[in-house]
Amino acid sequence: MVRARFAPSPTGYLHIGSARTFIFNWLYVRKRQGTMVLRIDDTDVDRNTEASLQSIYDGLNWLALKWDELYRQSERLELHRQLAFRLLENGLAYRDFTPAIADPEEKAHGDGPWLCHPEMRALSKEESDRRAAAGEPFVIRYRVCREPAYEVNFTDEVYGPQTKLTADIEDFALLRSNGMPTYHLASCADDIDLKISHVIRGQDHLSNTFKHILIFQGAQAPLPRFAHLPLLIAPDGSKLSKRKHGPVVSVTTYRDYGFLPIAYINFLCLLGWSPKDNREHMTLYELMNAFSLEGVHRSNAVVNFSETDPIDPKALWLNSQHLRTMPVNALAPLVKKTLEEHGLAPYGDEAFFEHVVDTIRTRFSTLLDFASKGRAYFSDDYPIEPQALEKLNAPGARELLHELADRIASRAEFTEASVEADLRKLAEERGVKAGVLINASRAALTGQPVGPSAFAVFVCIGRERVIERLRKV
RNA sequence: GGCGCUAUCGUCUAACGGUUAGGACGGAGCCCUCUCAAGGCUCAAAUAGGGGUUCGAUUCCCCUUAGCGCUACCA
Repeated sequence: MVRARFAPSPTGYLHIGSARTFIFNWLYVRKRQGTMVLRIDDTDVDRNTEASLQSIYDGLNWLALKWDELYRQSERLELHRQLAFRLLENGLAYRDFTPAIADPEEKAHGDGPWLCHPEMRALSKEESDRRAAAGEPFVIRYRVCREPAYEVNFTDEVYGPQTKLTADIEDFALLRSNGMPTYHLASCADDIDLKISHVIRGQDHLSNTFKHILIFQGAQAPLPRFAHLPLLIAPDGSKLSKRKHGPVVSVTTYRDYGFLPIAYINFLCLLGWSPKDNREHMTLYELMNAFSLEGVHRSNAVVNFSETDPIDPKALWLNSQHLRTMPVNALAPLVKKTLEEHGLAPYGDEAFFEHVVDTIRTRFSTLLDFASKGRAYFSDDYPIEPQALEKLNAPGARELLHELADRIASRAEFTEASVEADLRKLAEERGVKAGVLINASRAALTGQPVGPSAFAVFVCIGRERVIERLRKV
């Protein structure tokens, strides 16, 4: 039974790299009919916020990929502490009474690797118990094996065989002096308790995995399979950060930009993974069937945004592909919602709305386009663009449009064919090129110089409004 | 500094020792056409550098370089 988890910490918005990790976990699990666990890793009480948690839910809900079980680490602290003290009892961990170093830089850039405080490691059980009983604050550290050539091994599903000497692993903290578990402890304790079978996460945890294996071993728990994912990075090669790169790192940005969830999922999947058969535009079902850890890359992938454009052009392209190929009845509700957010509403019934959406979607690339470029299809209040005005100002154009309105009004039939017949006949009678009248019609009906075939536009605008708009110019 | 990971067109990627190094986005051009898209076709564009191994290296090994990650009582 496959059980995978996505474990975000609520210290910010939902990062696009995190979203991709969630998606990969989800695809992996769903293909195998396994269980998707969402675990909120909120053991850092100082940095967690409810707003952040909410934005993570917002992002995940937008993607519309469901999880099966939900946990919050803050509700499972007893479990984490139990493991820490069990390791302490077993002698696999020890109390360290050394005060915390305030400045992390100091330790990181100190000379030589920091491994442990030998005095603390050597403290007798009695002495350790006595000082703890006396109320002296301590942190519990893992007692990493100091045998000369002892190594930890595992095979990563993506990166292959991994080895590290314990001599290069420091005595990392398990339990903080405030009684809260560290990430390593809480994560492993929960992975064990929740019977996680596959740990699929960012490559930034690849080297942490050695520590995690030590914890699993200390707890005498079976190891899950590990798979690490290459990171998503900025065009300059640096890691994506809110501070440096702004909104491009948050999934809600893409939602607000008018992306379809499936298109964005598709885009994210193509960063660091490939189906290896040249397919790019894929449905969720196709992604699910095609996804495998073997297809995951080992090198980081650049999200190709720029100062002037926050959107990767490929993401936009994929969105336009999905926009024009997905079933109209699946797209229509999303368009309707977008219209409502802009104070617009469809004319006519559902079938008519779907016809309009189907007609105009081929030249749109985001949902927002329906409310902007497509405004005239959903409102009588639309701007006339300068280039459209030029078409209307063509000699005799207005008079012809008025006359066309009369002819359309005088006959009951209103189809692309009937309108085309009326228009071409009128053009011929007046000795003007049909194209002039066609372009003027589009300009009058939509306020735009560009758009779908003009005759299709007539039908999409609707008979009454067509007559009204043609007479108004 | 220590340890680890990575390296194919601008970007995402394919090629599990033998290909004119393929596809996609983006760019340029052509076709189609009532406009604009879409679509079709064409072009430009890459194996980081140096050593090996091999009849033959994008592919395997080593070194260099570069980037990234970990090195916190953050996750």
